[in-house]
Amino acid sequence: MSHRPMSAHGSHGIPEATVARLPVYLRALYALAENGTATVSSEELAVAAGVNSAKLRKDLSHLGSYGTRGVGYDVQYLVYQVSRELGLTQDWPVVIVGAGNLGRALANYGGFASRGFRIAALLDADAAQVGSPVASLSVRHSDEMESVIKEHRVSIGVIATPAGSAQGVCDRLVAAGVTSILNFAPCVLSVPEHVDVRKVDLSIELQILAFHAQRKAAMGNSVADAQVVAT
Amino acid sequence: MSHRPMSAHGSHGIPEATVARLPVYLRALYALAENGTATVSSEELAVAAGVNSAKLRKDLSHLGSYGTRGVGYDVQYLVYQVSRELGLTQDWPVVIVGAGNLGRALANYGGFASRGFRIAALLDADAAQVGSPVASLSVRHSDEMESVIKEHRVSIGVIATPAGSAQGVCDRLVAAGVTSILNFAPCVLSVPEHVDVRKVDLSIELQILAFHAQRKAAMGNSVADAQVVAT
DNA sequence: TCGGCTTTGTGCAAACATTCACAAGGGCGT
DNA sequence: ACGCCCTTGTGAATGTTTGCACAAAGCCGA
Repeated sequence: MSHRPMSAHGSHGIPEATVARLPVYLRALYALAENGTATVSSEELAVAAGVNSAKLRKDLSHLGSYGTRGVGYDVQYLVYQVSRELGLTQDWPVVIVGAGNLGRALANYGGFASRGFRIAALLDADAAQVGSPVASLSVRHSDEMESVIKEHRVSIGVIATPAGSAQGVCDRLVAAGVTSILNFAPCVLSVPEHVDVRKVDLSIELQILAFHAQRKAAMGNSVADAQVVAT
Repeated sequence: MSHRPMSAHGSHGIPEATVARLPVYLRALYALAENGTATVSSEELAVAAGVNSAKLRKDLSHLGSYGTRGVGYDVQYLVYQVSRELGLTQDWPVVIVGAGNLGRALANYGGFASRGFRIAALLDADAAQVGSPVASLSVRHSDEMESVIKEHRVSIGVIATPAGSAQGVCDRLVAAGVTSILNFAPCVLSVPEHVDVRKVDLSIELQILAFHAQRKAAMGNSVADAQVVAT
């Protein structure tokens, strides 16, 4: 979301669009691996990941030449290569700020801890929430943010607070050393140059769907004029 | 996510990238309106929305010429125009399937109902969940999916189930007439041509952040070798 | 009424992304 | 050892998105 200059200079420099798809491939690969599949072609993997096979091959080619012509890709090996590229071979401690419905849902989300991410703490500013158990941890007070971040060397923060508190929380996270932020609060965060922010916004997704739904409805009406408007 | 041919054919056909930003502009506009601001320049609005001002102007120009040169945009008027374009002047009933942590968090999310979206029902396959109160409604059994969708003319469905059940739920939603789906389950859904799917995936977002975090860490080490590693 | 100030709307070029189509290359059966 | 078949990796063509830079246009004060 916040862009470093990037450019495709020789060795490194994987396109952003590719990076965004690697986790999808990784998930499909895990499913294949559990399935016992040893080898997969770009076509099969592409179908599993819901993309075009040429795109998949080009994406993977950015990581190196890990396929075998006439055969396909070794599932295990590719899992390792993609994981490594994404930085998932190391452990990433994460703090979640905000223990409301969303924060709790996130803490309980299994796929979270499963691959490289570990919740260092679930924080909330509300003293009434502090101590209440969520998943295998208990909510701690926001005052401990700085010490938790320092102690666990946390570099990723998740903001699940109301929009009003988000910028304040963000500033404290950044000041304490966090350089990557996942923001669930419905607002724009302003951060220094070196900090990455990604935003997840339910309401925006719904509005995009509404746009397309409206267009579909409009087409239906002008062509057939029925159903949607009818009583 | 699932693409209709699109293309920029004359009259209609707003670029997908633009559609994805309109909700962001809309939010910024609401904030300005509550603030009492009557008029806003592209530069100010761009800052509030976190984008480049030329991009914002081009985006808005797709809706029509609603600005006044030398002055800017009338906030109220622009709110209306953007809302209309997004289809938010009408009411969109939504069903949420899955009353786990995430489904409940979604049902409780205020910004949900606030702008045009209304939760027609919160469904769960687990009989033990049925009847438990969430927000201002109570959980109903998945068996009622078809009847709820028909009765309320629901065209948008939200899937907040485990990955294993998602495709099945999706198929039932589509069969019952839903044509837009927001999928929180970590899996790829396959749907007929005419159905739109958008995916929100926490784990993928974290993995993308990890990729950038790793790159930053690698650069820091090779250039200055300090701080991040230091005690 | 006129000229200057400000801000929109947009032509254009560069950057980025997707897709096609095929040559290069590896395995396998004979 | 050879040749066939299959699939990768990638050049080139196409489509989309971004951002600059500026002409067109409305407002205001003199």
